[in-house]
Amino acid sequence: MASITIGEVAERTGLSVHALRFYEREGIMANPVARNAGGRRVYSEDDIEWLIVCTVLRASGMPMTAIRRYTDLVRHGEGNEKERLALLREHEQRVTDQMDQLTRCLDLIHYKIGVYEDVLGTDSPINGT
Amino acid sequence: MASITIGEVAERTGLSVHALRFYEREGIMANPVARNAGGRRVYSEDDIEWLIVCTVLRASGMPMTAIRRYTDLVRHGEGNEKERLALLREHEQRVTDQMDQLTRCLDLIHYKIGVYEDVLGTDSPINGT
DNA sequence: GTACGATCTAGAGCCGACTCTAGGTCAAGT
DNA sequence: ACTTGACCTAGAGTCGGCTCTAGATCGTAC
Repeated sequence: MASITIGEVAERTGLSVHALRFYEREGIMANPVARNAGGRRVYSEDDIEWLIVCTVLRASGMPMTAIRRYTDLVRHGEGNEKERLALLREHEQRVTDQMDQLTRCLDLIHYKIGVYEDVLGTDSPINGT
Repeated sequence: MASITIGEVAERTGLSVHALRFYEREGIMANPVARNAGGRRVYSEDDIEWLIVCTVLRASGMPMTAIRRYTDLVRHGEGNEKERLALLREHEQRVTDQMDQLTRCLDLIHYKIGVYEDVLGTDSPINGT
């Protein structure tokens, strides 16, 4: 199990080196990142897995503050499963709300695409919007 | 057709009065907003419809710059349908990409919710993450 | 005619989430 | 020994998208 550097983690997670240091400062690592003798970060596979979870949550619009609260709960250990569940359900709601909005937007786009395709196809422009 | 004030538009679109003035400054009104004798904005029903389209696009993550480009095309009149179509297709891609990510996130959330429900249901905590 | 709330403009401020800089230290190759 | 590049910390800067402020004007109700 070779020591994993921050650069490798950046490659594997798609996060920038800067973002990784930022995330650590912000307290969203479930376990403190180890250091080698020279003071450099040494990541574990678990750290990477956690970071991947975080990237999925972030990409779905979970705010840093919520991720930090969740991280705090995980770091604090067993016994707070109810709170974790509540945070997850809260985000589930955010995600489904977003999906609804995206669906509404896709409907609009498809409608408008249809209009423009007709216009272009028939060479008879009708509608200005 | 009573003159519609900015406050009424705010109520009807869900945008703030500040945001409405900001949008206008940023050039994302398809038609210039009219003014009354005292210099106050007078919106039309068309303006409101356009703003509603904009809110749908914004809510689905279309950047202001893209909305502005689209607005410019619409304002410029017929003959640029191909470009409008291209912008819409570009955003369609953004939207479907987002949906994929949201779906991935929902899978993760549902998995984790399942884990925590089991933990809480059986009173036998197993997994710390 | 006066009070008061809605509106006006121009411009500053804010927030989230990074991103970058400065000024160093560490480690691997030659 | 020296070069080079990845890494370190602390803190400043950036960007998008609003949001708020100041100071003035408008317009309706009394």
